[in-house]
Amino acid sequence: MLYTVKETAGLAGVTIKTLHHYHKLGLLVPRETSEAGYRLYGKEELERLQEILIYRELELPLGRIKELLDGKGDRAAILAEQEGLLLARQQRLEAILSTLRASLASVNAGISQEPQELFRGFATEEEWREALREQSEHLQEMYGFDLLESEPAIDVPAMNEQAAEAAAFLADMARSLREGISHDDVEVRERLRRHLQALAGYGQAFSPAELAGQTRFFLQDSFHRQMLEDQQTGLAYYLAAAAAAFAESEESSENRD
Amino acid sequence: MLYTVKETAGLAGVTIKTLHHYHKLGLLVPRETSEAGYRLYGKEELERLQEILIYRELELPLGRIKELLDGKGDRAAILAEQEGLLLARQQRLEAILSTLRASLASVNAGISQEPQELFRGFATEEEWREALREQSEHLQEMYGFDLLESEPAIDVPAMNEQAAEAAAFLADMARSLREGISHDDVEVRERLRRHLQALAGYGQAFSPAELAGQTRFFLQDSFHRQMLEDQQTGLAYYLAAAAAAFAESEESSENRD
DNA sequence: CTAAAGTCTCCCCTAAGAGGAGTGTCAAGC
DNA sequence: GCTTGACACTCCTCTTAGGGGAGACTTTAG
Repeated sequence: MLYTVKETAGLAGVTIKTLHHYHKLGLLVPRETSEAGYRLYGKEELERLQEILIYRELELPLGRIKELLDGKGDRAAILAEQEGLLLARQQRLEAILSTLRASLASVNAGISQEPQELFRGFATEEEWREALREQSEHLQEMYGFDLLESEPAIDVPAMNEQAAEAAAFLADMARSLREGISHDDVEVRERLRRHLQALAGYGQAFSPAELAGQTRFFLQDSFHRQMLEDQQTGLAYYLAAAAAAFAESEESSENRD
Repeated sequence: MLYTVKETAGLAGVTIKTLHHYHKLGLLVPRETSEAGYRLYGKEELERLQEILIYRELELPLGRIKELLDGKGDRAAILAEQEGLLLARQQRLEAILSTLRASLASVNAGISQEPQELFRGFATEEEWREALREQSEHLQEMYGFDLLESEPAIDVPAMNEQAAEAAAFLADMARSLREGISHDDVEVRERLRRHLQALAGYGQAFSPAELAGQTRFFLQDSFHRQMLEDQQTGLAYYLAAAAAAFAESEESSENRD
């Protein structure tokens, strides 16, 4: 029993183009060619195609798959190499996602990505909802926390106020830095405390340690570091140092309790 | 102060080809062109290039980056979309890595990937070491466990014996299945227990529950399922059911202690 | 016998550049 | 003024794994 390209493609769940391609590469050669030039595949070719698809799932290049199936090349070595490659990609992906999450979170917090126009806010609930929608989905997926559910009606003035608070906080910190106030000065600490209280007032309760973690991330992440540094040179580093000092002082005072 | 392509590329850490490419796309247009047709970039272009690179880090397509920088398109929406895309990729990657790891582990356990020639073993220590090297690195990275350190000299006959035991185990299970012996038959349980004891004898101590987890993975993973099914239709399912029953019986007997 | 469906080969297209050929330009040293 | 080496330009092809379509031919159903 021989199969035409359409039948073969249908059985394996690939397109006819794919069969043409594999033929050209020598990866899957038809058992027979009719006198009209039609490709005809047999049972062995179908099985080989299945094997090809398994390795393709592993994102192995077709050339490596050919090596494997033709017995040239050490299977374990090729698979291990592929694992290393994918692991590297995974780590890179994780880093990118961290950046994206923080980026979205800062959009949410109203920290403008455009230092020129610090923050304008949104005019309508729809604009806010759209800005929050995907982040909300992410939060739900990652932490089971539904942003939009807990906040069914978006209070546009309140959201704009929250964003304005974040902008004001950053402006204050930038001013402290310019004025030479030390990162562990009590004034700076009080400003951080007020920011946290403001966030808590908006329903976003963070611990000082969590704030420190966020600022540390900003430092290490070029995207956010540049955003902060665009607003005021050194702000990212100052912010991180200030938040770390604040967290440490809170921790030790907690221990004294 | 204007910069040539070489200077611009050097400052930004990209190639001249990239600058050509971005020019052609209209993503980064030189401030000026000399009468000889040389591209000359100014400070603003350098800054725009930095922004481009930041977004490129996020693996945003150049077209979307252009939209963003030209103010067409909602930044939050684009970033959120990108996050969803990358999240999906991450999940897919994780699944692929699971398959790869199990595949490497089964190579290590001597389960042949080629059902035709069940297992041949390796002739030299070098062959074994090469087969184990990358997996060892992976184990160390993931679990801090050094396979090669704990086994500094590879005992080739012993490794081949271990692999032969795995092959024999699978052959026995396939026979049980063909002979209609129930997956929770005491004979099957005893065979599983012997396999675990053999593994423990080779220094690979698994609990019945761990074995059940492995077989469950084989079931859900098309690569391994096919490998087992090639040896004997239904073997993957039988193995999973048998291991699950074994683990459950061991657990309940443990509770009776 | 005709029409529809199937198949063939050939060519161009994708994203983000890399590599190279052939040609032109710039600054320095003679 | 001339040469030389570094630098720049445009244009072409190549990479992955196929997708899309044109134009020609074959097979199948009615």
